[in-house]
Amino acid sequence: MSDYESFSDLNRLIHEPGRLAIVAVLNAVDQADFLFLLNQTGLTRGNLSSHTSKLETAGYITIEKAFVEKVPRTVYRLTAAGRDALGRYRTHMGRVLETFND
Amino acid sequence: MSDYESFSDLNRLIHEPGRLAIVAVLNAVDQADFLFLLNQTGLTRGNLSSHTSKLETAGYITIEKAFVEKVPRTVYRLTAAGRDALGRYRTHMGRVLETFND
DNA sequence: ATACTGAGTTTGCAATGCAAACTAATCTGC
DNA sequence: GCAGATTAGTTTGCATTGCAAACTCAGTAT
Repeated sequence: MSDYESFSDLNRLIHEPGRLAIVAVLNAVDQADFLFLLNQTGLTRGNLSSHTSKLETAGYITIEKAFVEKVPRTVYRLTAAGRDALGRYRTHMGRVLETFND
Repeated sequence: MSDYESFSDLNRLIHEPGRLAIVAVLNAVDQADFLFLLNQTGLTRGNLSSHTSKLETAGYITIEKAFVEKVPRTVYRLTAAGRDALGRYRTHMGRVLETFND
């Protein structure tokens, strides 16, 4: 017997597919610029921008704006809190999926 | 290398935690009434009602209103399409989680 | 000067989830 | 028989969200 009530406790900030893709990429590479995230996630620029700023507000990623040779280059990185939240989400969602195994 | 773009194709109708809980319960018991779903999912009556009607519109569940001894009893059941969609969601989400494995 | 591109951000809108208010039918005490 | 409570859901109102299109601003090319 599974605890279906716990489904509602899934971290919605991470649960959203667009943001899940972002943190997944950052989890894999540990650092990425805007264009790279754009290509990997397939999001539009607008959505990528608003999702990343939401993740930053939550403290899950850092957004570092730097100018390299006068060309702006923004670097995104997963924070410890973000990696942690992703880990918890993963185990939580893993348990959810297991309830379908029989 | 994972295909992060596919994250966005997750079936949002099922992805929503409240509805995921509903279809998970129905997948397990194959038939349930309103009160049972209410207890299992921990949703409020209002949310349960609107989520189930959204799932019905999508053809994922059937809602059968019957009166048993003059007491209304609504029976919810997963359709073949619903079971199918849940299966696909499960493998899709399973692949997503696997991308975090390294 | 003007146009163009690149890198993001802001805005406007439509859809969504949530909870509170509402409805309709039955049951209970008086 | 009817006033109030209970059960079983539905509808409504609102605040949030995700999305795409429009905008901004700096640098480059013509």
